Amino acid sequence: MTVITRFAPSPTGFLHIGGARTALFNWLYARHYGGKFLLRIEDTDRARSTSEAVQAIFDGLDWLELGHDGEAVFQSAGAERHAALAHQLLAAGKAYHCWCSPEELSEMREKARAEGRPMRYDRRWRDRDPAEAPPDIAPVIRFKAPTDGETVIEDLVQGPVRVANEQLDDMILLRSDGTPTYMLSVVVDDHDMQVSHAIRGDDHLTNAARQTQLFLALDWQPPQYAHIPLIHGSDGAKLSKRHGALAVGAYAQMGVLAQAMCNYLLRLGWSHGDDEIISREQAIEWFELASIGRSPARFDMDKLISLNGSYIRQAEDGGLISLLQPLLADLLEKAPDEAQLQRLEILLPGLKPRAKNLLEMAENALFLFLQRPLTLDEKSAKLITPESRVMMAELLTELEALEDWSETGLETLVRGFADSHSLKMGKVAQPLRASMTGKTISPSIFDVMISLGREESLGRLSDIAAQTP
RNA sequence: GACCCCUUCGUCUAGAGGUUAGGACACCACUCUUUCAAGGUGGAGACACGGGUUCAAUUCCCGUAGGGGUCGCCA
Repeated sequence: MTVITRFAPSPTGFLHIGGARTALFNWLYARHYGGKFLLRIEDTDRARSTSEAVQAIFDGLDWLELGHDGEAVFQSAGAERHAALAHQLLAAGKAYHCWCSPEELSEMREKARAEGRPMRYDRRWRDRDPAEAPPDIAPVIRFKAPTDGETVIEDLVQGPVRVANEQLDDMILLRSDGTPTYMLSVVVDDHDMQVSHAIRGDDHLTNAARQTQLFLALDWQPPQYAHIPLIHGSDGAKLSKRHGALAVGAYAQMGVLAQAMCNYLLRLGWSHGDDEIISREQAIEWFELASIGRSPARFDMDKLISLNGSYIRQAEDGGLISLLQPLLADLLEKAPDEAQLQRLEILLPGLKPRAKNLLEMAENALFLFLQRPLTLDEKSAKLITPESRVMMAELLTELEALEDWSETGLETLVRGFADSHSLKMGKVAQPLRASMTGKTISPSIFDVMISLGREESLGRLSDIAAQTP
């Protein structure tokens, strides 16, 4: 059997990390078995669906590099077929008209709640004579669900889950305006798209029982279900706006790499022994539903960021530079030129281990792009004293005579300079760093000077040394 | 409230009857060192509780407690 999975978000909000993980798991499962990964936009609630949200879903999946097979399916496009099936069920006696108004239903629920009874539809129109229908109300079509026995879902993550059929109510298939509900549409679409495995959040677990009954009523085979636990906020509560940035795009903007995001999401609820850093290829090879945990996981920003740092360190220079360019252009308010980019490329190995996200990295690299003379920040300005100016002036003279502008050349010279003045390296390196970067923190000062190049380095140093009072 | 699911360090997790209960993040020390990181070494830190089953339970079963989810003409 060919494995066909699908990601079926509703475009009523942005793609959040829970949805992203669901997409990732479906994608990995399909890839692992050489199957297909389909995308279906569940827009049957046309009032709440927006094209911005649809775009956000596409963008999010794009960023995570979770491409789908074939064209994305818009659920609303199948409305006619969905409605036809509802009428077919009606004709077969497996569904019925219900003339309850929304007001009547909420009254019913209120009363049930007050009396401590289950808040389900009481099936009042199931066996009632349609002749009694009120003339002013357009009816809905409800599913005539079995009232006894039980429905068992052989869930690939949760194991067998048994639900007594009396717990399930007669769900609405077709609204009073004739449009199909989600419950009907998923069943029809999963069947039509030949979905073999439905991997989704476990908030759908009870829906799986309802949907299974619908599949049976239609004489169809339900897909295999795998309900994965939800992701919670750091406080253990359901993930919500309170927890801050939730759309995957927000993480991208924070300078998180897509690979880090995927790796983090993968490890949230899934594991492969003690492995932590897992490449896309390994993930495809190792992924299986059996190793998904059954308990909900909390979102931990620290771990995401730590993972991000590790992916930044591993990242290829070229890719990093192209990700950094727009950020730098933003900070500089103009695009960096070739020569400046050259400096960035040279310093990249020194920059990588010092940044946890791309934004931080761009900020750390910013000094490379600044025009002389540099404005020193508060801390580094304090390092420039009358004494250190004199020292920098002397050092400048020695550096000007240096022929070997390399790490060893520079280090030998500066160390020798410090020794001959009976100074610790730090005493010399810090003012030097301030002169080169305008900051007290940077990659190795020698790497910085190499990246800046001889001319710029000497220029920056003379800017400081020349100010001797 | 009813039904369903869950419970190993603070967090993510390994474990699938007998382990000094392992790893990662965070934390603390030390180390490296021109700053800051990164790296290296070490440390502290967990089987929710109560009953069973068993020679032996973190592991199997049943309760309790706690957490989560679902009960829409939303998806």
